[in-house]
Amino acid sequence: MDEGFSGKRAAEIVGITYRQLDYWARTDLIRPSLADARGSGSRRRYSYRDLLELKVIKTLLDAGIKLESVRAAFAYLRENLGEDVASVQLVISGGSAVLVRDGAELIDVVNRYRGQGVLNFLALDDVKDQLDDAIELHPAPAPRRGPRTATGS
Amino acid sequence: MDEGFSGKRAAEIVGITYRQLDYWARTDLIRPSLADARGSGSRRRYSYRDLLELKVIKTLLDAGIKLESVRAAFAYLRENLGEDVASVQLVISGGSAVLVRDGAELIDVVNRYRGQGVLNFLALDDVKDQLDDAIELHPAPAPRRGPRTATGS
DNA sequence: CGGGCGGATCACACGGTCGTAGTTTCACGG
DNA sequence: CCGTGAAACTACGACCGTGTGATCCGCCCG
Repeated sequence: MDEGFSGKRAAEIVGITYRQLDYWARTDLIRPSLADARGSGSRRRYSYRDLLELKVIKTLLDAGIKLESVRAAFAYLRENLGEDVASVQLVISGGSAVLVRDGAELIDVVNRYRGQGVLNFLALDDVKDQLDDAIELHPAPAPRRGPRTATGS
Repeated sequence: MDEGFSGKRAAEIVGITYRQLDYWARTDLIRPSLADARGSGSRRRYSYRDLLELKVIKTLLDAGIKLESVRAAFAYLRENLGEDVASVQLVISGGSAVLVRDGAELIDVVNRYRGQGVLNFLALDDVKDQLDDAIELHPAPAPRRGPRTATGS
């Protein structure tokens, strides 16, 4: 069953610590959608989509956004984000979020939000690209048997 | 000497707690430029410009940006920010920051930063306006004079 | 010169992160 | 079908940053 990604691998791919992944799962920020933990020894299974969200979260965190804020944005986002993700830009303002498609729309949003405080801007398709690269880079665990899985380097 | 603003008043005007202001001063995020504390009993004196920075910080905080990040951005900004402030947008990316003047420039920045992560936008002139309003709203302490403080109840 | 404003200090809370040791389960080989 | 070992989830404690409240203390101003 190598559907999806193990917790460990997920963490490696998106570049966070395992403890972080664990904490986020426990505190309900994001839990593995293929298989959640049900006690010690069980295995979490993250979907590709999960990884994408994880990577977005990590990116927001790296940008200095508080986890608390990320939670709020995602709560909102989960209801409004379709499958598109590509060529879309995420704009977060405080606890809410919007998706924007092109520059004109961006300017529009910026102007509409005048005086509302800070806008956070993130290009989701870039995140996707980076995630794909990272997946490539982190080999699936070799089946514990085969003499030479012959992945030819 | 009612040059500038006392710590208490500064806090009230920008809408933070006095303890926060104190904490920020002691941890070197921002200290009063007119008169710093030099031991118990002394008085801090904040300039208008200080208030502006305080307000920007508060706005960033409200937007869910980590104080740590704010520290980094300000360290950078202090060297690069002239007196302008009006009709300028502050753009923060991770630890560094840029100032942008119009929509076209904004789009430019957005494109240049593709793949660099998250951008945070803040319209500084709005902050200034809000600060000015707030100052208006918070009267200078009445010279403690007349027998009738008589502000009724 | 005396009272009060406000800075100093200390203890504590809370969220997020991390390390380590413990425990459970899964998958494989026999 | 069972034993076994590694994978990986869990528990627990520690630490750091960011405050907060209480209380002490000293300077300044009227």
